[in-house]
Amino acid sequence: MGENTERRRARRQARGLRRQEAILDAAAQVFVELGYDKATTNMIAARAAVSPGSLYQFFPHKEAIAQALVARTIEQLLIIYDTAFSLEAASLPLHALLDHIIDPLVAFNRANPGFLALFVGSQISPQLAIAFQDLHAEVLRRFEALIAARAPSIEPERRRLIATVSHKIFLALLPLAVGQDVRQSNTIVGEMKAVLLGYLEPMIGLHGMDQVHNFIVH
Amino acid sequence: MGENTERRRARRQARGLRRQEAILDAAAQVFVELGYDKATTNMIAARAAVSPGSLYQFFPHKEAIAQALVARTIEQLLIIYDTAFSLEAASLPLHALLDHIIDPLVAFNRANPGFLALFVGSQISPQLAIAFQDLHAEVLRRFEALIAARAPSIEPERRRLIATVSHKIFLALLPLAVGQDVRQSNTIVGEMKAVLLGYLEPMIGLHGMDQVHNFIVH
Amino acid sequence: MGENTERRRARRQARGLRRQEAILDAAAQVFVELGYDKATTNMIAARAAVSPGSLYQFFPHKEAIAQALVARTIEQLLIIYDTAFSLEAASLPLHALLDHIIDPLVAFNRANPGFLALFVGSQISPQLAIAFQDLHAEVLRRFEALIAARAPSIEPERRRLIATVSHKIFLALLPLAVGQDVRQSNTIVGEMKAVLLGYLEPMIGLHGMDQVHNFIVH
Amino acid sequence: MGENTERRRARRQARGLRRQEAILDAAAQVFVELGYDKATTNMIAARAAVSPGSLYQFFPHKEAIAQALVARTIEQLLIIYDTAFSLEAASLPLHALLDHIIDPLVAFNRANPGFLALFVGSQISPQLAIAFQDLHAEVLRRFEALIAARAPSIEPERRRLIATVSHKIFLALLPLAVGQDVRQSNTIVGEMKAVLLGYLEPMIGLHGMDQVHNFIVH
DNA sequence: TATGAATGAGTGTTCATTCAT
DNA sequence: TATGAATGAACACTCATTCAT
Repeated sequence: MGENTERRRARRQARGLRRQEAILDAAAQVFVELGYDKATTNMIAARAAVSPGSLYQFFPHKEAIAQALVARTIEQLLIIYDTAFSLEAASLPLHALLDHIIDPLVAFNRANPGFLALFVGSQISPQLAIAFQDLHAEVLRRFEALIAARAPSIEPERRRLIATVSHKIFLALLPLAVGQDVRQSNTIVGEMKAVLLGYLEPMIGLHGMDQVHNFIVH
Repeated sequence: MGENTERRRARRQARGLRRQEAILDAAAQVFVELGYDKATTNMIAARAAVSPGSLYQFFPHKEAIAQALVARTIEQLLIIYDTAFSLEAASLPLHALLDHIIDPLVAFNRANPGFLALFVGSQISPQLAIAFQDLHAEVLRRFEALIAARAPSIEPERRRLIATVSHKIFLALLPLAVGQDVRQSNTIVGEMKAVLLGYLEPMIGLHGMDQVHNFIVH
Repeated sequence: MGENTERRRARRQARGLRRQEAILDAAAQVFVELGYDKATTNMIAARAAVSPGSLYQFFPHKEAIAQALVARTIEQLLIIYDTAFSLEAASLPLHALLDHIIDPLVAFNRANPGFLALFVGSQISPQLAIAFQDLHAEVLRRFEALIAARAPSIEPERRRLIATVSHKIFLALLPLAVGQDVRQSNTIVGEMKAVLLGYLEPMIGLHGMDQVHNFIVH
Repeated sequence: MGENTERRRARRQARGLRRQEAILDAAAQVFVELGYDKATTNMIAARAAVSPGSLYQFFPHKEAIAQALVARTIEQLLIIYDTAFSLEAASLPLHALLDHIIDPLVAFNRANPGFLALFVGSQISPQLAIAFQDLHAEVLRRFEALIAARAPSIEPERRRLIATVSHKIFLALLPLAVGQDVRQSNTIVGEMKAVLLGYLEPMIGLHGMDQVHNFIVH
């Protein structure tokens, strides 16, 4: 019987998670369509085929939905980062390295347009701004490690600068690279790589002489 | 008597304009602090030391305030554009040209932080989105003409691409270049120029052999 | 389970209707006391012991409340009309016919003072004015048919005139006939009948010779 | 010099009166067009070619405008009443008497549509309701005296009833009698007289035998 | 005295959040 | 635990009224 109870609870939890996911999916849609402010919680609930009351069983406020949405997406992003900035990749020629990093990230954002929408309208709240900063920091940490591995002579502060600028450039062109017109989007991705290649080549281009050093992100 | 009346009206109009400007300044502040949606019209009025009723004597609705704010700023920006992309500038060495374009724009945005805030959160309304698109188009038009003058062999479509990408990069780094820490901001500006130099040099670098062609924006 | 849900929904709907009625009752009171314009939606909500939000769950705007109030009353009125102007009544002696028509209408208006108030101050909106015109037209249609049945020789245009004038007289004396002082009210009703008898007797009095003709309102 | 000052004051007062009249005329127009509540004081001021501030020099509130408008019109009406209910008229045959009373009143209301509009929307305020009651009382007093003169045997209470009912009937048909379509309006006036003739003939018809008694309204 | 810009209390309405069922 | 009707604080906006000029 105790086993039965447990199984029941497990099933309940599973259903709870499914509902939570449904709400986040709905929220992503509505945020993309209307923006955070014009999206109403009742609208999100309706889109998720859930009552407003239920929505508030999972999320204490509207903003918590956005936060959870960001958190969920960040989690997935971090996995992609780990592959993109892996040790094996660090020693690739720069153009191949850029492919290795950029392509999966673009693909991910094509699949998750909601994230970008939230990212853009990040006026939403300090909380959310912090989440984005954290994500940014996570990218920077990995990127800096990559730079350190390929060009150990660059000072930490400059490393941070290069990483920041590269990331901002990536983010700036990302919306265009995620647009409807696939051909144009691909062109933009090409351009993005060209820009970064031009910017990074002199600094971490590995002109035949350097070795890639220990590349570990703690 | 008529003269007296006229003078009085002139003074009144002057005061009206001053109030309008005060409201726009207040709105800029509040929009920056809270974002468009969370800013309330009464809050803007209070910040401008004006009653809500007065605010509505100048602007028919909340959105009109944002629109006027954008319009005011765009007007000033266009003047800067005209100098930045002038005929004289077109034949400058690329690094000097970039200084010539970027420095005044950065200075302007340092002086008008509200504009950038509105620009970023432009989920506001179709109306405003169009205004920003128009501004963007205006930049592109000038930039494309510049490219055409320096490298006539580049095809129009590619010209547009280069201009778009350059502009996006500029916009992406602008917020960092406008930040509080002046030293860091200047570093960013330097980096911005480096990126664009690296990107544009191969295409419109004027490697000693080209002549700058007629550079007229219609 | 589905049955349970259904029953619950039924109960909910019932409560919803009760609330809607309560709001209309409250609105009737407030409209009578202050007139449409000075009545505030929050006031109506408070009087109905309901939150402003709830009020707007049932009615999309203030005017819709007045419209619903009118519609509700018109519906009831039309039922009374149907009895008052029935085929059986058409052949009654004129004085009995007037009793048959006037008495229930007066009784109804005594029970629904709000309607008269709305009717009087119908500056409210084109929408509502149309509703009242429609009601008026409905009365006229029935009245004209009655006249046609009792005096077929009267021309349609004149029929309409007689019906209109009779109705206006009825409406003019109705407020007095609905007043607090019952004795005086009854006196007024008597006078109302006397006036209409004096006006109509020569035209549709059935002076012994006429037959009542087919009296069908399409 | 004192004479000069006086003359100046006189001229000023004259101009003040002219402005006041202009405001009332404008108010009458606006009230007719929009009804009391939707009419704004600024609108009335503008229509009268006067500043809002000036308007408030003459009238302490919006309602005072309506009151003054009513008062002005009542004053004019009373003059008409005095002729209509004069001693000479009292002995006229009833149909001629009705012509004598009704025709100038209809003419007046055709010339002053604003008055009727206010009369209809007399939800406005207790103050205004009292003014209308007073006017009504004034009519009644005269009408009762007329009845007393023509039929002294009728008891005072019944006199009042007859007068009241007659007046209400008159008021009920008046809006139709003042309508745009002149032909139809005249038809209504004819019908109005017919109704009142039918109602009053049996009571104050002067069937050849009665003398008109002293008919003095104090 | 005349002006009309300025005022600010008050309105209709929305929507994040709660809670009886 | 799920529901969705109910809540009420808060917003954009209006307009009768005031007052500096």
